[in-house]
Amino acid sequence: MAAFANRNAFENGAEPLKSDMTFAAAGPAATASIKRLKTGETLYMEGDRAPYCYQVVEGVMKEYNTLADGRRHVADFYSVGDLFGISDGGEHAHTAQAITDCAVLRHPRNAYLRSIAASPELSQQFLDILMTRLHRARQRLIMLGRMSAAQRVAAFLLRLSSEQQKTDKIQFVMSRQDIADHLGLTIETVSRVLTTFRNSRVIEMTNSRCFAIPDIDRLDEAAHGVKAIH
Amino acid sequence: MAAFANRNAFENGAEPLKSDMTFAAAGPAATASIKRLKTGETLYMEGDRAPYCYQVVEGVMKEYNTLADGRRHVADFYSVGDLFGISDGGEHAHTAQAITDCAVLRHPRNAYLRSIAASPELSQQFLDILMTRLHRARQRLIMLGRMSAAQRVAAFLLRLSSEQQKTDKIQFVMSRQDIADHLGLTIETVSRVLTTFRNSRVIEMTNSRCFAIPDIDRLDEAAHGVKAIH
DNA sequence: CGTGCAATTGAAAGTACTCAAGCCACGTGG
DNA sequence: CCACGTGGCTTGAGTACTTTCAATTGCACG
Repeated sequence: MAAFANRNAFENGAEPLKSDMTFAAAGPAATASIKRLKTGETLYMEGDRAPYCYQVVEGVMKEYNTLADGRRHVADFYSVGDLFGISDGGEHAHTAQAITDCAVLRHPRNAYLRSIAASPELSQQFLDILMTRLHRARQRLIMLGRMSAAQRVAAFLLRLSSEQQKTDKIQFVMSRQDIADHLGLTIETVSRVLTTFRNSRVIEMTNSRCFAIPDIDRLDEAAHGVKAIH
Repeated sequence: MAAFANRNAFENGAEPLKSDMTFAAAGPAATASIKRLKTGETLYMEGDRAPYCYQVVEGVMKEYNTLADGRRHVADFYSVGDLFGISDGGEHAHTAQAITDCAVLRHPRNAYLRSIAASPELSQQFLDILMTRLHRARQRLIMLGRMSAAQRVAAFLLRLSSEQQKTDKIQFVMSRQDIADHLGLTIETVSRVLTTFRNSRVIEMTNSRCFAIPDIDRLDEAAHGVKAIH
């Protein structure tokens, strides 16, 4: 989540996220172990007992839910430094899967939380992370509840852009299906919006997994709904 | 939030919420003061400095955002025992308004958070509250991203039912506009769905602010998308 | 140079929205 | 006591946007 924080696509858009990385350094790493995952590999499933929580060291992870009718909802993407699996109580609320080859730090859950609670400073940092994440979830509620397909995709492109801290040669690390499931859309709609953006030169695409933003302000406007793109 | 917790409209639906009330008793109440609000009165506005955080003692509050185009998004409703305004950093992320006549406990923010951080036990409880709230926000993301209008309204009715812990004579404390803005719909759509439910006897309505659930399982099915209501 | 998966495109259908009118309860004032 | 106005809710008709279903294209890999 850290890397997605620099630019915010909402007018309510708030402070830049503090990278969870900071927390990593301060956190109790002694009891943690490294686990490596291949692309597509599942770390845990929704409903699994949750003895550990995790932190991305390398690669990109996603957390998702599978609905009764088989559709999926991608709760979030996590890149280097981000904590995940923390807000789950006794069992995991999502399924976690590697989008790329990954390495994750595995913290024994109870010991980890206890050691955080024991230190006022760590507690404060951890609270900040949770509050920020709650804030971000609520931003996303506005997005899913009120924004058009074009606005959602535009906001997502901006997030990717800030994640990779550039406006050219930005990679889609995740599939169209992942994007659609994250934005509450279908792959077809995502594809059509991207085509529209491409035709109106709001973005340039070298291939289906790589794009550039020639004029970030126009994309910003598209995300904010200031001006629709045709 | 406490009172909404008994029944969960999602299959991912997780554990019942612990009432924030528990926390109230344990919390540092010495420095807190009571503030009373009339129906419709605003406690604070989005962007205001946030020197306090609050807890509902009486009545129902709502928090909402106003979007650039004037539409609103109701982040959540809070009833007796619920904490709110906590996840905001230096300034409030939402506007808080009284839906009914209210009384709220006002905690000086920094002192409050410090005293929480100082006690491992309080820290743990506070973390639980935040995690639960994050979890709920993510449930709502699924709702807004993937559920139909009928499913959203059904889930909301179930929430009201569990809040008031009964299936007959349940009150809508909030307006249709508030409901619509909470569910990412329009008042017309909310109204139409209620009419459909009424016609198919999934609910009974004595007047526009009062309803009953004769068969809660049918409403459950409607919320889960097992069977559509016509 | 096929094979297979991912992404794109097209056409048709459906759902929720917009705009507009009507209804109803309630409070005010003649 | 009743006419009137107001605000909240409901209903209707038409529209716009997204989805669904069905091909088709593009690209990586054997």
